[in-house]
Amino acid sequence: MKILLLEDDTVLADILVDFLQEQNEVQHTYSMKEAMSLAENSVYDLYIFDINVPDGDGITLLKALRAFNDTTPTIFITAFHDTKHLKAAFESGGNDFIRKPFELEELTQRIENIKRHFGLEHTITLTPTLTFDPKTHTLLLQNETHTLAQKESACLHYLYKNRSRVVSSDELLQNLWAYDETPSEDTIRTLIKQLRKHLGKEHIINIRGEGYRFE
Amino acid sequence: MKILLLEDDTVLADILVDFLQEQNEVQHTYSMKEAMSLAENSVYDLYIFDINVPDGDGITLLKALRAFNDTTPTIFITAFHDTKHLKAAFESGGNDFIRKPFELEELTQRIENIKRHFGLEHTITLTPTLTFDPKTHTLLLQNETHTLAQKESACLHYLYKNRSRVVSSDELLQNLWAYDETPSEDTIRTLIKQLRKHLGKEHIINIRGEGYRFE
DNA sequence: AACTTTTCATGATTTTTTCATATAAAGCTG
DNA sequence: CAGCTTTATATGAAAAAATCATGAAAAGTT
Repeated sequence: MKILLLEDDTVLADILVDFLQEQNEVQHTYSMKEAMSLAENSVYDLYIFDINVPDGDGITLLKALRAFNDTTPTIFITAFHDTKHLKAAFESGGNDFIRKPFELEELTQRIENIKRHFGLEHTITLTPTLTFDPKTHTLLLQNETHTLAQKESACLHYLYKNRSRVVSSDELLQNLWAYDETPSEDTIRTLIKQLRKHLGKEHIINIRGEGYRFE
Repeated sequence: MKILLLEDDTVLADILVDFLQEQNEVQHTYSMKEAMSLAENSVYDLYIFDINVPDGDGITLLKALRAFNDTTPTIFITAFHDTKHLKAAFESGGNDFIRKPFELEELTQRIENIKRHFGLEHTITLTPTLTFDPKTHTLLLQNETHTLAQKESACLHYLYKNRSRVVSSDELLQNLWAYDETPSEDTIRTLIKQLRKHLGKEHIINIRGEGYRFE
């Protein structure tokens, strides 16, 4: 995972970088402005923002990024113990909130939780008996293994990541294909059909006139 | 929102029930076994489980529920301050974790966060036993779910948003259809008929000569 | 050649609309 | 106020339209 860390406390920052680097690629900065330009010029899997930094605060930063449709999952860490900052942090688009001091294990668990939620794991547990590896396009169902085609895998992954809502055929076309390569809606139907053949019908439900939802 | 609360500390339980009841329908129990049967016999939007209760623990409970493909979002609250329980809670399928003592505002914010993540922010509580999700066209009535057609859903949503007044058939035609696509008033009558079939007759009342009102 | 992706034709299903008829409410009249 | 008329609403059935599922075949890739 590629992580952008904004933290001005040098002691904590060193600890966090060391710790996170074991499993991830970490980019660290002390300044909000630099964090902004880093986020604009590169894609990250996770942001970890301190709220209070010398040249601004993580909340303002995230608001700006979210305004540009950046949906990267974000964890705030802060020394503030009031609920005002908690509220502001969530309302700016934050996905979790940790107060200092915290144990590294707590950060680990909350990162894992975010990964599960945003479909960033190596092997995604779709149901207790069904796992999916988006890297290798592999579905593990009981003891049988299905290898999905590229589009099938991409579609399943997209539906899973957006499982909290209904995804329209148009949205799938826009996100799974390049600009001028988008095929007709018929393709989506066959894609869904193929996926259901692998997964079982019950997992991809259609909301007539709206689209599909993973469940 | 329909919430199932498992909490054996009577003082805290009373506070939580009072607080949550302002905005939600809350079912409260002291025992894991009862929570299990409640969860099996009814559909909830959110679980709030204490980890340590007399006849078991919330983590075991959630594991059991998740094994049955119950994906209801879950917040754990606990007096334990170690990370072992934190880890176990997330790994059992929990979605957030709050340590006691906590401010009610923190719970509120974390519930709101969960609602955003699970696409529950727009679910409407029509009556204590009736919730409606306009995004998925879903009606949750006790433990049965009805999926509404597009027009049915749009009509119910419009009537609900204007529940303080009477809405005429003309107004519905103007607002639920495009310019040149407006059908006859007969359509409104059948639409209302279908809706009442889902909701029960008592919720959409007719004021002769004026129109319809949701209540 | 094998597999994946896309299109197309067809059939099934659901939704939307119309229509005929039944029921109910309000007004009118003697 | 009983009986009649008028008008609005409710209901069931059926036609029309829209949407989706599916199998097969064509086109494209590796």
